[in-house]
Amino acid sequence: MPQSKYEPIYHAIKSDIESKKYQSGDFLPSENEFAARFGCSRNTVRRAISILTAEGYLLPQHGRGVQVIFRPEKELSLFTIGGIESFAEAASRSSRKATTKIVTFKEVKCDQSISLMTGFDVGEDLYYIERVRYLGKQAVIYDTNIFLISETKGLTEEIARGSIYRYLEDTLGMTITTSRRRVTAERATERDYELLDLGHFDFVLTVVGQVFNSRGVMFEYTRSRHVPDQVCFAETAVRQKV
Amino acid sequence: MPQSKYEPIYHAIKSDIESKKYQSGDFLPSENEFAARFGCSRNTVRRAISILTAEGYLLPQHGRGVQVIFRPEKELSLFTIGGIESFAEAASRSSRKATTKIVTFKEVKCDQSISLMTGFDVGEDLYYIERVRYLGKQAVIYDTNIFLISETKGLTEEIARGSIYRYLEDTLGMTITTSRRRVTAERATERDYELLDLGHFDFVLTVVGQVFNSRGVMFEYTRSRHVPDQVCFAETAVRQKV
DNA sequence: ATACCCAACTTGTTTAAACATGTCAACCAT
DNA sequence: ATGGTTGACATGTTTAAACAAGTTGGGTAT
Repeated sequence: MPQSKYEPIYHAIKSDIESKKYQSGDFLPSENEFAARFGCSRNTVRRAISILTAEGYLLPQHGRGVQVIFRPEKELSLFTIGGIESFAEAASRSSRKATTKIVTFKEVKCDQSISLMTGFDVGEDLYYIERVRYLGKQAVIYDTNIFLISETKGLTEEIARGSIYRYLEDTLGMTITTSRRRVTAERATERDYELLDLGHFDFVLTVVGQVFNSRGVMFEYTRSRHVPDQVCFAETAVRQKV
Repeated sequence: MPQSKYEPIYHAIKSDIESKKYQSGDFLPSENEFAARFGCSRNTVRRAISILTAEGYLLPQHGRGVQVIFRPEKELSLFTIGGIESFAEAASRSSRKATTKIVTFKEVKCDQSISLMTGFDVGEDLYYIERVRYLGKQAVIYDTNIFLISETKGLTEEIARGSIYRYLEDTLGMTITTSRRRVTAERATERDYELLDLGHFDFVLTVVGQVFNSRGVMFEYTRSRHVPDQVCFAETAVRQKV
């Protein structure tokens, strides 16, 4: 349901790149030509281009034109850093079936130690959820999600088995906007060995994150522990001019 | 040397956030008020705000205002995913002294296997550089950099001991614009044990990346292997509307 | 041939205006 | 008290225009 004008333009250019109509190394038609072709102003074209630039598809060059630098990934990486997507969304790009098992689902009150780790205030009511994610038969992710109950009322074990984000967005009408994450590697714990199919690995790739909704409330703290060879994070960085 | 008008506005707002003049949770003055205050148009203010939004400092809320959501990091993370910065730049945020040791510096011709790994064309002339990075006395990063000689002429071992990027940018006048990276964890190899101070770790956090210059040429392939507890990647993601 | 200049492109920055749309508090009628 | 309306104000989108500045190729004068 695009109500904006730049959005279909963004998708049109993006799909022309992905379908190799515009190949890596090529220069796009000029902004003015796009504007005439799409029946919009140059600014609207520039907006679409700027998103694709931030995503690593395009490289505008002052005075020369806008070059395509997108190359399809050879290996599939399950997750993309720089995007916010759920396990189900990410897994849908893989061929294996994604399932989720609930390990823990309880309500807790935020104490000193939880507060220090998560950033929630002491005394807040929280959902504490542990889940294991499977790709096919292999347990690949051990997730701990802590939600602010006041912002996520009505969350149940049943919902957590599917997509919590779909519930928050579709049923509660919440909008997820910003997420802050930290990635590092850690030695596997007893709990990791118990829950994950680590194979010969004795370490995990961990991601901790805080998620904000559109009202600026930090409503979720997440910790994910990943089997290393099944997961990889990809991202595109654009060097700041400022 | 700011020739743009939005750039000092961006810095002004950013420093007011970092100095806690505007605290997390606060709403900024409205865009119109900023425009009057800075003597610019609303669009120029919006541009500064949009950069700070992408960096995770701000959360604009339709109809309400622009909220500050920046919180200073408790722990220092050496690197920021989503930015492009050199080891020296990143290390300057730490208190320990950063040094670099050259392990290998040679010229090679790109063969089939290098091409497959890096994306360079077979037959290209390349610099092949291995370096170990120290924080204080500890070897924390084992870097392999492969550069396209045609784009980075005159690179020497001496330069590699310092900052290669400073040479490329200041001396060759190259502009680094886009970088694509993949992060994962891997078992430590013999080479890792030999070069890094891994302590009790038997795994490393690896980052491979391709770097593009302002002419759209992929001129560098990088592989970094990090001691896990010394490095962490932080990033802020903003959920796409499209 | 070579060096230079210039005209015709390109993208980058900024302004001004108009309108759409979301939020919120004050006010009013019940 | 309560509920709904409304108006002031916030951000979001789009256009048009003007100018700045980088790139390129062709023409000209040497």
